[in-house]
Amino acid sequence: MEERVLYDEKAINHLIANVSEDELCNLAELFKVFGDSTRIKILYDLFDGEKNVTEICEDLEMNQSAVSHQLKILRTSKLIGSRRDGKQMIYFLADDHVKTIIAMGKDHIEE
Amino acid sequence: MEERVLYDEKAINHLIANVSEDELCNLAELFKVFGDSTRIKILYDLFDGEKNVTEICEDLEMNQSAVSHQLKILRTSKLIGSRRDGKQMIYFLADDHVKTIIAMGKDHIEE
DNA sequence: TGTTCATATGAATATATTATCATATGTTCC
DNA sequence: GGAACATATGATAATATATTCATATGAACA
Repeated sequence: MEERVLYDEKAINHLIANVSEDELCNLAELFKVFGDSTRIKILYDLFDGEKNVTEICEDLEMNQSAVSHQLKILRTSKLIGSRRDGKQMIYFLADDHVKTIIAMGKDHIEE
Repeated sequence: MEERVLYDEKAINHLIANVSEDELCNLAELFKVFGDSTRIKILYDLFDGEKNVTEICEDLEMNQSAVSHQLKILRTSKLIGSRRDGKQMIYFLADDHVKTIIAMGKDHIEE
């Protein structure tokens, strides 16, 4: 009773055709962002919906400075977006790729 | 005329439901492996099909030791497999997740 | 068995990265 | 304007990581 992610093989192959060396380096930079437990926990935390910095700190049980530093990296990579709400900054997932990429990773690990 | 990867949202959501802290750390470890330009280039090189170490070194224009060190990390993460053929070791992609994960990354970057 | 080719590995160095601490910035409200 | 709260940021120190060099292992074959 296995659940499998379905994907369009043709679209996948089209996407990964002729990737330049530069693009591969950019890809590595992107995956590097996913490759830190604090950042992945932040992303996963935001799967619930948008949150402010204090909430994220509480969820992760980490200090505010460490979280803010990582939020900046996530923002720079456009994996999350932010908006101000009074004194607070609200963070949210930028798009569905984040979920998909993490799901693919989980799928790989589960084997 | 945009080409989009299709994926099954329900399957994705099922996969990412209730991921434990430990599993998130394992995911970070996995993505860390993708997060290095040498390793990503090796993986992409293997999209062509299986290759021996010397071929990979030539393709990447990198010295053998550096490549072997990274091959070991890729092997340990089960992203590639290997078999011996006489004096040579042949490396190949372990499964389709690698292509899918890289395609998702590319899809994200392209926006 | 000794030589050559192919690959792996250990140690060392150089570089990158993360968390922490201290402090700065920005917002609200009195 | 000043205090209090929320967040960001710079510098530092500790740790992790990648490449290189030297060398070891392993297979083939004379």
